Amino acid sequence: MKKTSAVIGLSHLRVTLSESFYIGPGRADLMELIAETGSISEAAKRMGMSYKRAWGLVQALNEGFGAPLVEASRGGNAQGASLTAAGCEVLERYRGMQEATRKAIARDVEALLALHDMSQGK
Amino acid sequence: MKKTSAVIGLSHLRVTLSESFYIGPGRADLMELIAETGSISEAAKRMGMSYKRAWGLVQALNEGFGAPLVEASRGGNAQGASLTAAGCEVLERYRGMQEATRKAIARDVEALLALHDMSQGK
DNA sequence: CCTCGATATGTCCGAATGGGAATATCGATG
DNA sequence: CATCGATATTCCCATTCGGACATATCGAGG
Repeated sequence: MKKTSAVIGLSHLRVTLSESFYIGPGRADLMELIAETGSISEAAKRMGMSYKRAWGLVQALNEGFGAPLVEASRGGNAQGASLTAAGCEVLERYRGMQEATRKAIARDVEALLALHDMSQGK
Repeated sequence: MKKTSAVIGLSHLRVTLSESFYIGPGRADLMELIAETGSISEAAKRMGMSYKRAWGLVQALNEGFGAPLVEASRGGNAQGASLTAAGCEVLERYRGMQEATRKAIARDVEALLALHDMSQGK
C-alpha cells in the first residue's frame, strides 16, 4: 500500500498548462526542497525518494515546460541546483492555488466529513 | 504512455476524508457513469477500463468510505448498479468542489499560461 | 593533476498495476 | 428448472515504475 498523505481535505491539486506540462503536489514539494537545499540529491533524500527519480522529475519539469524551471550545475563549488525565476513563479503560483482551493472547498469538505461520520454512525 | 486529460487548467482534484477514503476525478467519473448507465460493466466500457478495474474501484469506494456509495445487485431483471443517497451526495459535492476550484484558481492559471507562453517566446 | 562533491546516466531487478480471459454466482422470468 | 445478463472472483502475464547500485562527468581548489 502506497503511503497517502494524511492530510484531511485537499490532498492533490494538479494543474495542466499544456499537453506536456503539469504541476502537482509532488513536483511542487520537490521544487521547494531544491530551493531550500540547493541540491537535487539532498532534496531527494528529504522526500524519501531516489536521486534518479528526483532527477527524472526535474527533467520532466524542464522539458515539459519548455524552459528551465530548475537549473543545475556540476563541478567546482558552484555545483548544486536552484530554481530559475520562472521556477520560483510556478512554485509560488502553485502554493497560492493550493490555498485558494482549500478555502474554496472548505464548506464542501466539512459537509462530506459530516456525511462520512454520520454514515458510520459516529 | 498513459493518456492524460487534455483539459488545460485544473486537471486533478483529490479530496481525502480519512486514511482510507478519498475522492478524485477517476472515481467521480466512474460513479457518474454508473448512475447514468445503471451498470458497472457498461460504465467501465465507456471509461475504457476493464470491468475488473472498475469493480476494484467500487470496492475501494464502498469499503474506504465505510458505507456503500455504489449498490450492485445481480440476478434477475433488477441486476445492475446504482448510487446510494450518500453516493449521490459525494458525487455532487465533488462536482461542486471541482467548479469552485476552477473559479478559485482561474487567475493563477491565466498567469501561468502567460508565463509559459512567454518562456517559449510565443 | 588529484581530490571532492554533486550532477548525469545506464543496468538490473523486484513490486505493483492492470488487462484479458475464464469461471462462478445470483435471481427474476418464462 | 433452463436461460440470460450482469455482478463477483480468480489466474496468468505484459508493462511500468522505481529503487539500488555502479559509473561517468564536470570543474573549482588544494
